[in-house]
Amino acid sequence: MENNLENLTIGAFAKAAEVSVETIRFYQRKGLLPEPNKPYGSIRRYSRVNVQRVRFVKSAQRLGFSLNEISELLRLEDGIHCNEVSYLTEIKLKDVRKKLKDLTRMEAALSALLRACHTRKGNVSCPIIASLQAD
Amino acid sequence: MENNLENLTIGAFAKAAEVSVETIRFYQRKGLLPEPNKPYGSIRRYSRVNVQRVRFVKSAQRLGFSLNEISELLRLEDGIHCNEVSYLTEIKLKDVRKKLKDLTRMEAALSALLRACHTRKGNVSCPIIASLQAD
DNA sequence: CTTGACTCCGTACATGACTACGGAAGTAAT
DNA sequence: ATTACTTCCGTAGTCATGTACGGAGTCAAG
Repeated sequence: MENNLENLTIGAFAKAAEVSVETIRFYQRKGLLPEPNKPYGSIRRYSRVNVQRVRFVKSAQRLGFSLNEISELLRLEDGIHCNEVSYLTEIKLKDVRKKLKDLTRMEAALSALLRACHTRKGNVSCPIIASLQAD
Repeated sequence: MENNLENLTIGAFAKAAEVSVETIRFYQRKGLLPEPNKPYGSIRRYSRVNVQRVRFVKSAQRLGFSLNEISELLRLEDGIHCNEVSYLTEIKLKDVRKKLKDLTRMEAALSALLRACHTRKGNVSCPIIASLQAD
């Protein structure tokens, strides 16, 4: 067990996380990723465990979270005291549930459209705007 | 039935859609919104029906869609021929279903965190990164 | 028919999230 | 040791998505 956790160069790490080296460095500046110590006169080494952290960031972005919101979510992962956690979690949970509701409706609208498209051949349109209406 | 559909000034329209006038004009330039004709020597009037269109854009953005993707979704609403619709719809549907899956897992992680927080008082952390892993 | 608010339009500025660049220093294969 | 990649780090540029500004034209209340 000599070097098994902090063994990746930034290039290998970035490749494993499927982002560019520049993105890694950008996330470090933003505080989304820890920056490993630099051994004097050498280069930094990165731990595989943070690969998932980067992938999480990208996934959460696709769900409409900004980098600032994502860093709040990561604070939950990183574990802070319960009192702090509780309020933030409830906020995030509300947000997530609203997104879920909207997406569910969008899913229904799209699959209805697809069904319509398969049965009656011809012109169809999709009440997709309506799918996201009302609360 | 004199003026009941095309009766809003851009200011009133923007207010009804809860965005700024500039945003309306920006969306017109992007082709997300039609620009009503301008009566010679007068000002444009906007139809209430497009208020929902703007709200849809804002909702879809919160779900992680870019304006380009949203304009594709709006093409579905606007009704194009079935052959065109079908392929795009399947792509969007896949995308939406992936988002749904991820959000559902995030919801589970967050609500587990909240439960942990309420029962054991103390330090807790949340495997929220893990919630979005694997396909 | 003036006054204050609003519209029009073009252009410039701002913010978030990267992406590219360049020169010095580190590393790995031959 | 030389050569060819990488890393490091700071700074600058890019793209998407708005926001702000300014001057001329339009509207509507008094």
